[in-house]
Formats: sequence, structure tokens, C-alpha cells
Amino acid sequence: MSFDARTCSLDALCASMLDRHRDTIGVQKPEFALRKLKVIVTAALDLSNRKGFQAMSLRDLSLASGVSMGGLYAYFDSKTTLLKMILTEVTAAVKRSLSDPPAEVAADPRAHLLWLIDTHVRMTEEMLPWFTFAFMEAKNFPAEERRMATDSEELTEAYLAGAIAAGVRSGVFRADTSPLLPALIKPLLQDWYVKRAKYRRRGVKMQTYIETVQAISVAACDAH
Amino acid sequence: MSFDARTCSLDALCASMLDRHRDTIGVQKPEFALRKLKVIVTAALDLSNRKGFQAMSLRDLSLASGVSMGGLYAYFDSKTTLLKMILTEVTAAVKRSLSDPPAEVAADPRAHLLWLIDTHVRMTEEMLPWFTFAFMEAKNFPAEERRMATDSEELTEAYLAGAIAAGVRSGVFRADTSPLLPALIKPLLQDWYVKRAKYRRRGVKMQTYIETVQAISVAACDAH
DNA sequence: CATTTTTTCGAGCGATCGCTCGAAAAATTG
DNA sequence: CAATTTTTCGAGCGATCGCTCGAAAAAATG
Repeated sequence: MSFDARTCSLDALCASMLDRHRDTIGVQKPEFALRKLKVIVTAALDLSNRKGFQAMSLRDLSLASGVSMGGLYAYFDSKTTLLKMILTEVTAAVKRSLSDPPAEVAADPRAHLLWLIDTHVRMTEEMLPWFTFAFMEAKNFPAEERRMATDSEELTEAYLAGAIAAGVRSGVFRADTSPLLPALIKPLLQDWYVKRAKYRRRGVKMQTYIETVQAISVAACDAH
Repeated sequence: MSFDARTCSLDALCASMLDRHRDTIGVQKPEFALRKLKVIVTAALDLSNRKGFQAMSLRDLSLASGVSMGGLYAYFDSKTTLLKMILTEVTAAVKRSLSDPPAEVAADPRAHLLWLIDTHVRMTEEMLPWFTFAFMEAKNFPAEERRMATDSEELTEAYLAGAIAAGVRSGVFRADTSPLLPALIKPLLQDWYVKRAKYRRRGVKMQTYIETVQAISVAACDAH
């Protein structure tokens, strides 16, 4: 299936969070819970992305979200749990969005590679604060949460590697394509959200960015 | 001049720090000061890169370096000053290493581009913990220090852009080379230190990495 | 509307933070 | 070796941290 932005909306992601943790979340009524959770998560991503997750105090979060200190703890039992909840949704969204390409795309390695690049950039654009949070903060996370982030990154790289390997086998990509290529396409994809402010400042359109990364990637492996 | 690893050693960088801040550093004798400063900086980079600069407490730093709390403040007057001192050395090292290529390299745009890539990777390898600190932590820095980091990044990109523009003018690079190319070579260079652990785990040699990034970059702009 | 349940609140707890400062230890000097 | 300077030390200060919990407010119930 092609990329569906609706499954990456704030609403959808918070609803999923609520569902995944309905046993530990103290608020019973979904309409109450969803409304507040969205406010909390929005504020948490914003504060974290500006000062770092560690530097975001729960008093900051309380003030920014308008939810009292005690109120916050109806949604998570520790600051680390909040981190894990957000991280879980990001990694799930990555897998959901990249795992099943349209049939006609999956059959064609070059199309598959182009599709992965296109979908990844669109997904990160849609979930910008989530990705900024999950992968720029990752190195300061506790061990278990850091592992979640790196596993998710390696999964993306594995999808790229799969498409490229298939292309090499079928002859549309050169046999001497560098084995480092999948690892190096990854930072090209990540730059869209890591340096988002720079590209915005320069007026770079998402479509231009996608096509440039696609061109660089294909030029590095295409058999001409 | 070509890349000189000696100017990027711990000794050289700490000596430079000492010189730059000799008026605010309370320890008079250089032999005392340099020895301790090296220990402090080494520990600070290590702790910061594992837990984040914000999360590194000065008590952690005191314990890891073997220098007492009070002793630390003979070298900086605040935690932010320590940050700024390290950042200053990194940005100076970038400018020093990349600003003047050998004459025969500067005259040839393709050689210049290859040289910038080679030199950047070698420099970041030599100063690995410094770069990890300066650019992975940057987004959580106070405004002024964050600006230092981004300015340094833009300087590197400007060097790449200069070499590529010269190549386009002289016809060795295609006229329709993407204007995004310099911005996108940057994350390829950064991946060497951002994901250093991954490349080490996979046994990727620095020379292989350099050559692959060079090949991808040239393939994206070469006139064939 | 009285009662019960659910949600929200924020002052307060112990721990830890960046940082200071007077005294001890070490090195230098005459 | 006594006197002086330089270096090192760590307990303690006020502020802030993550987190708790009993009470108030709001909503649902009968």
C-alpha cells in the first residue's frame, strides 16, 4: 500500500498510544483521555525538540500543556515511560509505512528504491517533531530506549539494502555497487528532518528534495 | 597545506584552549594546567557523549576526572563556558584543516572536492569525541553556542559548494548539477562520526568510506 | 438534587543540580 | 626550614529535579 498520511496524524498516533497503554493510563473515558494526551504529547515534543528531553522538566511540560503535575501522571508513571510511549509509535509508523510497497513497485527494484525514498521523506515530513525527537535525542536515551531507536534505523536501512540487492541480482543495478550504499542513503533521508530548518530557510521544496536524493542514489548504482 | 593530524591531537587542542583562556583560568603554571585540562576535557567529552551534556553533572565530571568540584572551577567559570571552550576549538580546527588545500588541489575542482571529502573524514576520525560533542549535542545548546555549531557546519558546506561551482564553471561538472548537492554531501561526511559505532561494528575501513563518499559525490556531478 | 465516581489539582518530599568559599595540601621562594 | 604563594579540596547554599498524595472540582448516576 502507498503512504497514508492519515495513519501518521497526531490524532491517529495518540489514539494508538492510548490503546497500547489503556491498562496503565488512569483516565477512563476515551474522549477525556485523547484530548489531554494530544495536548501533552504536542507540548512534550515541542519542548524536547527545543531543549532536549533531559532538559525538559515535568514542570515545564505541565505549564506548556496546561495539565497539572499530578495530571500528567495519569498518562505515564515516569518520564522514561513517556519517552518509551512516543518512541513506540514512531517505530511502529516506520514499519507500517515502509513494509509493504504496492505490488507493481515491489516487483521492480529501481521503482522500489525510488518508492522507499519518496515514502520515507513524506513520512518524516508528516511526523516531523516525532522523528526529531526519536532520532536526534536517541543517543541520550536509556539503553533500552536507545536500542529501540537504532533498531528502527537499521530496519529502514534493511529495506534499502533489500531493494538494491534485488536490483543487483536482476542486473538493473551494477554488480559492483558499493555495499555501503544503503547505509549512506540513510543519512540523506535523515537530513530532511535533522536539518529541516535549513531547508525551510532556503525554500527547498519536498518534491525537489525527494528527486535529488533519488537521483543521487540511482546514479550510485544504476547500470545506465 | 594537507591535513595535519598533529594539530588535532588532544595535546594541541588543550594547549590552544589554555592559551585562549589564560586570563580566566586560575592555574598559573602551564605544566600543571595542561595536565589537568587534558584530564578534564577527556572526561567531559566521554561523559557528554554517553549521557548528553545537560545530563552530565559536574559531580560526575569531578569523579571521572579525579579533579574536585572546586578544582574544576579553576578552568571555567560555568558549565556553559566549558561548552563554549570545547566548541571554539572544534570550529577552529575545521577552519584550519579545510581552508587551505595544496595549490595543485585548489587548481583542480574535482581534486578539490575529493580532497575536502578525504580531509573531512580524516579530521573527524582524529577528533571523533570532539565532533560527536559539538554537532550531536548542538541542538540542546544555548542559542549562542548553537549558532557557533551551525555556522561551522555551513562553512564546511560552503567549501563544498565552492569546489562544485568551480567545477561547473570549468565544465568538468555538469551544468545541471543539483544545487542541493553540497548540502547533501554534508550528511554523508557527518555519518562517519554520527554512526561511528555502526561502521566500526561492521568493520568498514576509513579509506573505503572515503572512497565511497567520493564516488557517490562525483557520480552526482561528473560530466563523464 | 444528593450521592458516587472520575478527573484534576498543586504543595510538599527527598535527591540532586550548578556553584562558592574558607581551609588544607603542595610547591616555590629566600 | 620558615615564609609565602599556588593549587586542590569538598561540605554546604539555594534552586530545581522527578514524583506523590490527599483534597478539591467536575461529571455521571439514580
